Amino acid sequence: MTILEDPLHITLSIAAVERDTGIGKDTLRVWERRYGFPIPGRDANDERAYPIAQVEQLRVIKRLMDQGHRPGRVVAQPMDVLQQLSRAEASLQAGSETQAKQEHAELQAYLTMLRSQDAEGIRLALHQALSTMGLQGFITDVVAPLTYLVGETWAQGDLAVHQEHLYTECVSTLMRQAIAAISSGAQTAAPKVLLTTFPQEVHGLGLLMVESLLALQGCRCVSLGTQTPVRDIAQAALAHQVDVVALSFSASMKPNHVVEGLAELNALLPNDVAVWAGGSASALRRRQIERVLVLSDLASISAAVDQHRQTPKQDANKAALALAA
Amino acid sequence: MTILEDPLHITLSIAAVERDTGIGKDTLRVWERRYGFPIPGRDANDERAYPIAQVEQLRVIKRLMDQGHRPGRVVAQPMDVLQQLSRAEASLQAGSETQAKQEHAELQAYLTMLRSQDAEGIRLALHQALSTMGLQGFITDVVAPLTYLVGETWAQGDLAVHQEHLYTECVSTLMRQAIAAISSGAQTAAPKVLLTTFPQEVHGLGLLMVESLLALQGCRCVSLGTQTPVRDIAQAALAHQVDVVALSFSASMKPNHVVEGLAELNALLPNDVAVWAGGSASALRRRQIERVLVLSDLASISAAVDQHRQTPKQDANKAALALAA
DNA sequence: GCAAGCTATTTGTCTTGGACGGAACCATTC
DNA sequence: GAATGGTTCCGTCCAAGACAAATAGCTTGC
Repeated sequence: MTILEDPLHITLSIAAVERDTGIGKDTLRVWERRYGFPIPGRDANDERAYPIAQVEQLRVIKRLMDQGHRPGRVVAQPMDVLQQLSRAEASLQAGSETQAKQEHAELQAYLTMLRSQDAEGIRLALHQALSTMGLQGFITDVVAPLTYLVGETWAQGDLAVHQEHLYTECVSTLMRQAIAAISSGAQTAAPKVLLTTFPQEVHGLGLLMVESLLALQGCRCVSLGTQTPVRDIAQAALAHQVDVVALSFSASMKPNHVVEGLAELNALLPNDVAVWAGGSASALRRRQIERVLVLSDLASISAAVDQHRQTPKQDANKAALALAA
Repeated sequence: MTILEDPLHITLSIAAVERDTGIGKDTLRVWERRYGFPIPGRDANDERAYPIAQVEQLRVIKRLMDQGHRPGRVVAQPMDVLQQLSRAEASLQAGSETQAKQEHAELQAYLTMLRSQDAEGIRLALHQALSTMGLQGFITDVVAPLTYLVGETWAQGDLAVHQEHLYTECVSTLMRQAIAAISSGAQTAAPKVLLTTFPQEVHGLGLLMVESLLALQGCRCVSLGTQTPVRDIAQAALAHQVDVVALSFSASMKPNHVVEGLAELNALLPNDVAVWAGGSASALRRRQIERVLVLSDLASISAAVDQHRQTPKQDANKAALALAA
């Protein structure tokens, strides 16, 4: 419906597929060898030429893997099985939320506007929601679940990439304005926090949500935006003399990158700087990482701030362990 | 000075070097084979382990290549020669600007604040400049030259990555606020413009500058943020029924990607949608690309809008050719 | 002197096939 | 149910070669 009908003969090079799916060239070749999918055609130079359909399927596979499925179980599956799995995953998620029904209607209104490219309508509706609920409620009850829903809908092919980008842009703008409006209320007792993401992480909405909530708590926030090299995060933490480094990880982050990066950060930071990590990346929920305090949801941010307010300069690792319990 | 003293024994894997320098794994291996640099050590698994010093040197090399130097001439050069080339390039650029001296003092003040992590100072100074000069002058006389200067300074190692990120964040926030403040003054005669960048382009400041100036001209702007796949740019242009697609390209874009992407866009867009491309990417200055109007500087934006205002719906390619002359 | 065309070189990216470390899974035992 | 150990799985790295596209440099013609 919203997706343009591409001529079927259009194909993508292996580099283009890596760019569009996030699956590395090496991995694509080894999947072909091991699982028999994808099997691209060859162009005049005998180089792999992936049909659009296979790329779409790879997107679905990537999404399922981000949700925890293993390659051997999904890569070789035909499209209909994948869609079935995808739907099962979605309903599982929706069912676990108690007030799903009520949220559903409200959030679907935004989705409808997104589908009809009604940028002004979205901005207006979001602005009204922000004014009515206040920033805190707006973040936890609208932005967070809506962002999840948008991602889910996109993954099922019911939302185009450009519609998702439009959503991101609108919400970002709104949150930035809200943050700017409250930045003056910093309290000296609250920790000074450095916010950023790892280089592989492109999604910035999570970071803005965290920054909003921290600013509301009276924290002094310094945001470096997304994609800061780990060594520079450590450097910045020292230069700005922050108490906390807060990092955001989306589900698309490879567990490998998360763990390695946090370990490197741990080695570079002095002991009295805390590290807070949040987001839907699966790696965060595996096992405790040294010194890192995992914020499992947005609500736990205020708890972390309170804890830090009471015992400001204690050993970061002990604090993380204490709060994790 | 600002750069931490890393222990010399720390090394990076080939994947880490690709992430930090933007140079592909294949390219790194082939440079080693052809030019004898970099020559990493090997770890316990006989895999390449790059010392920090070589990675720094690769950063300098990358920057020189973005400025037009060829690999064969710079990759094998020792560090001092590279620095000499880098300085030559910088002075050449500064010398070509007539009012360099005067700007220099003003802009250096910002750099000084950046170097001392004075985020509040930067925000305040930028805000004052914006209030004093108005948005138009602020963009053309402060943001644009300062962004260039920051990039240049970073390339010479006199500014850390995190300081550059901080600059980007501050300026972005300010420009977004300014844009939000004027977004209501849209005129129906002015074109509706879709703004975004190609997937390989991560720098968003240029896009915000263009959006600011277009909004000032009364254009209705729809921004998708950075990194939109080409197919989705075309889809969005149709869905939003825009008159113009405006794209921003930084110097780090590979000419290859620019030309191929624009060609694909040309094939997907109907004839009455114009494409405007701006930024410091070298590919834009090579030769005329079909249908694409190259905006060589920020000043030419108003000319393009005026021209479009007068003859709204003519064939985009003819318009581009007419204005290029 | 300058433009245009041609050849030679340069350079990034793709190819194949193999190897291996570490993570995840599964079955067994306590 | 929790801890242990073995086995499978899977992403990434390696080597060396090939080639097309882009660029440089030379030659020719005006």
